[in-house]
Amino acid sequence: MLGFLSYSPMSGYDIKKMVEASIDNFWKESFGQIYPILKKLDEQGLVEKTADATSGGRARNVYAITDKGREALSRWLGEETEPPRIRHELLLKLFFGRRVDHATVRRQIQAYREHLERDLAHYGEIYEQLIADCPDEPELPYWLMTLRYGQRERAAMIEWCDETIETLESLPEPEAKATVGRG
Amino acid sequence: MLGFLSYSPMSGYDIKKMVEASIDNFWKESFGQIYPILKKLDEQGLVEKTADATSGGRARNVYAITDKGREALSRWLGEETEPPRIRHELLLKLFFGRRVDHATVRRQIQAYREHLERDLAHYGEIYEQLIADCPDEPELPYWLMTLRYGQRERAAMIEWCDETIETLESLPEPEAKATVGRG
DNA sequence: ATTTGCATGTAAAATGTTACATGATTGC
DNA sequence: GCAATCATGTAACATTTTACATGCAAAT
Repeated sequence: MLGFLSYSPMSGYDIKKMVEASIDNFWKESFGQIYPILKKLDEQGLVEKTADATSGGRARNVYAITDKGREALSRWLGEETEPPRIRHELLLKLFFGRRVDHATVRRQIQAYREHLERDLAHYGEIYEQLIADCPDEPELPYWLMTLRYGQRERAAMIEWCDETIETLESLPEPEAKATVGRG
Repeated sequence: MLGFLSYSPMSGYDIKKMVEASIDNFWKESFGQIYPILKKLDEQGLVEKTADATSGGRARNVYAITDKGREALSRWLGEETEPPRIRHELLLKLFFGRRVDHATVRRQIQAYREHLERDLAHYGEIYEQLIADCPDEPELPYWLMTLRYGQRERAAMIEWCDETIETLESLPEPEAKATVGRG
């Protein structure tokens, strides 16, 4: 939140849009989190709330980062970062894949692969557009580095999908006993 | 849970150990979840609880999967899988990386890279050991496929780290204004 | 003696998502 | 008039983690 406010003052609604437009790739925030956090940051003096009635629609509250907030932000940027803990349902299903036939497992991998492919196409578009739209933006290289992460990750995972489908095909079909009676 | 019980009947404690020994790579479960879930599965008739006092230590409850449970398991294995939603704190920090100096950002990437390297070494050991220890296990190929995922992912991310550090070094150092006074 | 490993469970806290309530303005 | 967009906030719910309470037995 402080990060986005360090670009320019904005409302909770604006932040939500920014999140969706920029870091959706690896981070999501819902209104259910944004508004309470904004309130807390205000209480801690890290941001300053200003009522803004000018624009269309309903009254909006615009938040600006304070010096104290800027300090907190750069402090956080230097703090140790824990690697993300993921829970990968597809891998869980693959792990127990011998309980069902190859077609079922294959379908799962294929669906995942298609999703990755869509991501990759999407990131490619964003990449080109960013470079075209704001070539002089000093933040741009940082944005692109996070995008490259998504691209490399998806590309590697597509390769894995292909390898996995191949491996699967070289394997004998498990005897049908999992769904029928005693294992 | 049903997946592990489909290998053989075991206790909640056993399941925890199995999770840590096999799918720790991409899935974690705490006792705080395991025991309540086991209770619920029992109520739904998907597992059968048996008191087992034989072994050393405290009394243990052993759970066995039922036919109904086996059905539920293979049904789940065929269900549509949603891609994992990650929240990658490192990327968030990198995205706002221009707020601090290169050394700080670089330190973050480097730390992540070291973590990835450790993972990769670890997975390599497990890979060799699995092949050595249970070469005739029919489940083995499935286990290895999930391991390969972790290996490919980490390898790709290490490449990204190197690329990112290089990119970072080609960038001009941001002027020190983030920490001092007005942005 | 004391640590370690086996073993089960609950409670509290933190985190996150979804749904709901409200309401003004703009464009069709 | 009606839908979409802008806009804020709360409440309910689901999920997950961490801490706590308990306690036996074997090894050090």
